[in-house]
Amino acid sequence: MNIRLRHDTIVRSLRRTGTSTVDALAQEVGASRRTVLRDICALRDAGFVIHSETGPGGGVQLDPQSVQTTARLNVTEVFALLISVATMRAAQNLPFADLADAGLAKIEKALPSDKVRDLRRFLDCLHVGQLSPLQDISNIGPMDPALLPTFEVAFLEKLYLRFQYTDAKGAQTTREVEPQAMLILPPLWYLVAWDPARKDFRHFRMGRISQPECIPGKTFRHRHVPFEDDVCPLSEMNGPRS
Amino acid sequence: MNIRLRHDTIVRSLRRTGTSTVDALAQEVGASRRTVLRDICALRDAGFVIHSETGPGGGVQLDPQSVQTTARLNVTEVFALLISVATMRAAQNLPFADLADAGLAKIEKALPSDKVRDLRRFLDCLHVGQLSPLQDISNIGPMDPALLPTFEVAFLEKLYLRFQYTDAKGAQTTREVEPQAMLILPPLWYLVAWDPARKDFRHFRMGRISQPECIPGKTFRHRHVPFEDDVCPLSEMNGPRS
DNA sequence: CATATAGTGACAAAATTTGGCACTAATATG
DNA sequence: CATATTAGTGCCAAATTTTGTCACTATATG
Repeated sequence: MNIRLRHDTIVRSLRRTGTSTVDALAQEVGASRRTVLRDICALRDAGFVIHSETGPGGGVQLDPQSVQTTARLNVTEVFALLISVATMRAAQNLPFADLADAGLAKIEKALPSDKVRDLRRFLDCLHVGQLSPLQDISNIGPMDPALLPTFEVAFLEKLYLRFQYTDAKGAQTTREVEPQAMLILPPLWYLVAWDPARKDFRHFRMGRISQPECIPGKTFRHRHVPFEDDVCPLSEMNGPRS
Repeated sequence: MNIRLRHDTIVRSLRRTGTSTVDALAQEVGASRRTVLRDICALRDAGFVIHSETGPGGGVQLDPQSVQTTARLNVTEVFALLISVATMRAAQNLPFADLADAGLAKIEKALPSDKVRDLRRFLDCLHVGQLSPLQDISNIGPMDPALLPTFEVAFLEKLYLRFQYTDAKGAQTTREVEPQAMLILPPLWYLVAWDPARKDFRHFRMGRISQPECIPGKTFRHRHVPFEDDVCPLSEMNGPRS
């Protein structure tokens, strides 16, 4: 059963009053005692911790820390949160990384089940290299956030990605690739993708990608990306080679 | 109406097929055409963008970017995400701060309505000072994340907070205060609170707080915290004074 | 023991959702 | 233009789910 409006009212009332009897709750909510008991049951099933005590002076009590909230996020927003937290975690600069992780795990759980594995793998593939001091990251110019949704759809839906790429020599080509990972080596971002035309993994510098678009209907199966020297030495990634 | 299991099936099917007719969807989902149309209506109401075209070769098509996911987060997790993003935003080190903000705005919207204002105000009060390079933040030792849930409940529920405080001279006192804000001046964290016993705002260094606990039932009304010199000059915050 | 409280099971009443049907509107095709 | 195909709407009865009522058990307090 879903958590509905009345459940929310019950939770709010319990948060306010601390302890309350079921009868009082029923009266406040405008439902029967039986229904409130059923709702409490549903809330417990949903993970809310509700203590209860029988006898005079007893009642039900909500553990405030167990209160959950439902948020409706679109994939882009989930993605942004993921990147925020992943970057933070990689940089190990907050003691809250674990907590944030727990929150993200729940977001993942709420995603269509067949997407979770991909998302998790994507996160695993989101390598954050040695961070420069924050000041350097702030002018991250080369990565245009407006392009993000396209990449994100491609990753989550496993769709081929087509884009214009200008290589280090200025030559422009059209690519159709299987996006595999994003590599963040601040302040530069890279797309790691399998290029079927060249039968090889390639690293594309984000700032050199333009007009990215998903190819509708053309999906691929994820591969594991080996970050090994024979693909492209990471040490060269910040250099002129892309 | 809530987004239920069947809606999810429809969304997944649409994401996979790209375009589909209502009849095909109905067959796949195992419901009548009428019901599927009703579901599509509900999804649109919920913000999903579903294009449709009449006539032969027509059908319905889901805009993948509009796909939303419901996440159930407890307050601690929301809090952790908030802090992550707030810190990131303050440091302006990611181009995604706005996106993440949008996601958090939705999370806030899903919170019990009477808590949103407080939460927003809390975020406003979450001052992040001049950030040191990340390396310095990583040894943030003085702030014990295990204490976070207590603070967070106190903030969200507007409960008095009782704790042991060891001041700079080593003297230990028990405090009962109204938590007003958290101030982050990496690598140090401060609790800004109104101390009714002293009728004044005080700044408590997080690392000097021990055994914090909410005082159940004892709530306060939020005040605006003036970060002005007459309370405690920010310039002195990193010094011995607390 | 009497009272107050949480919690359960069963069943009918009430409310909501679903399916079927007839219909309109739009668009492509011959 | 006629026809077929598709989205979408309004209505109503059938199907399903939720709710309320009642009788009940269990536990704690005085």
